[in-house]
Amino acid sequence: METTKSNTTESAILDAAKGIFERKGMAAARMQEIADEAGINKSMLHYYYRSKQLLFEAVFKSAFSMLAPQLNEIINADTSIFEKISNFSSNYISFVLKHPYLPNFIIQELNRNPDFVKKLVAEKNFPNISKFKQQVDEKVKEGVIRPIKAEQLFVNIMSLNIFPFIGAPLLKGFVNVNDETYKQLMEDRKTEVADFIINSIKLK
Amino acid sequence: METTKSNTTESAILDAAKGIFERKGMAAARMQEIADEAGINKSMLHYYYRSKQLLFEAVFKSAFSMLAPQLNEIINADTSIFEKISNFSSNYISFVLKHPYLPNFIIQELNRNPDFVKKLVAEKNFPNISKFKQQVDEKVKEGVIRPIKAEQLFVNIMSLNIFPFIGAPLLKGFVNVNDETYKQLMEDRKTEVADFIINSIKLK
DNA sequence: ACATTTGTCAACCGTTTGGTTAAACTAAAT
DNA sequence: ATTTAGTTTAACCAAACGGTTGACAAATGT
Repeated sequence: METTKSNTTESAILDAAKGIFERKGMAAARMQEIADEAGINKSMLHYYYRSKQLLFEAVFKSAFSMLAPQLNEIINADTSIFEKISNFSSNYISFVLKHPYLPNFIIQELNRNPDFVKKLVAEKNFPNISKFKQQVDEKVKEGVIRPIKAEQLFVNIMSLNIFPFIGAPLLKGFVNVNDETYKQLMEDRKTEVADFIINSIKLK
Repeated sequence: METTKSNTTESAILDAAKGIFERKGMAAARMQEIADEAGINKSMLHYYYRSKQLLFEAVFKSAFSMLAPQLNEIINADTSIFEKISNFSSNYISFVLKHPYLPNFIIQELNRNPDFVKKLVAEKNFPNISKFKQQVDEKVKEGVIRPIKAEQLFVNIMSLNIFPFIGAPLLKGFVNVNDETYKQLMEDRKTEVADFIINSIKLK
């Protein structure tokens, strides 16, 4: 079956490209290096993915689609705000501990090429916080949580979960701990982050 | 005076390099482009800063030294924890609104080259949170603030202040607002962030 | 069995890149 | 007036880069 053969090579390329692109970024990545890591000839990259740009886009889409479901969790689940925050923080941190280069890769390339976001937003699966906003506004009105704009709360949730990984090299320096200790700090954040947020917004 | 001449050219190069490096990153930056933006010949770059690597390091150091003072503010000031958090958030956000590419540049290059941090930590002006930690531990013991590890609190402060800028392209998409509205959200955060943190940790 | 498509590779190509060189220009110092 | 040191330029270079070509092998279809 041709699909078997081509599938293995094609996915070997994608895996290798993922590794290189995520670690080095689009500009610093080398086609030869990707080919070496995939254990194939450089021509194969162009055979399966015409150009560096297209290979990159395939990697980016694949990476982004791994994160989108996590976000829909917090936005569209039929649970209380507090549960959403707890579940998302725990799930997201567990996920990123397994894919440490992913968040930085996405953020980085989005900053490098802002028009890219427009393409993503246009796609159907792109998360939208309107439902979350509605829920927050409602709970504020009910006096369950402190007055806060849903947008600001959302930005806070994202910041507290994502930045500790993106800023890890810097934070490790400031806090002055080794890699192992820092990883333990991240483990602790699976519950720490939600507690911190809920303490801030919850009215007794 | 020859120093005048060289000074203007040298600083013109540094300014141009700053702009290009911060927007594109080390790998994607081109020496020719920097020369064009500085309005001089490409050879001048090598005349004043031997290599791309050295020019980059000069830019990075310059950028980093713009942020270090801000951090020492929160770490070593002789003020209450609450004041530190308020002052830092307000100052930092004001600063970054004027230099939007800076945080992303630093975080990005630090991720690309983790050994770089070690060099920075070794320098005398590199911030260290030991004093902040002492203060937090004390206030926890006194029952002024909720029990929290100083490291976690520090990571939270950094995250809430820095990430909204680094993750701006992504967050703009999620929150679904235009650039102007997003900037207003950032303005609001000058007080919003500190309120959010203090609400979380302060015991009435 | 034969023809056609698909997959793979080594060698090659044109361009771009960081970096060099040597000469020209400037202006202060002798 | 000549030297000297610093500054600037155009032309050049080797290496690295993304991408192409053509030959060949392995499947696949008829």
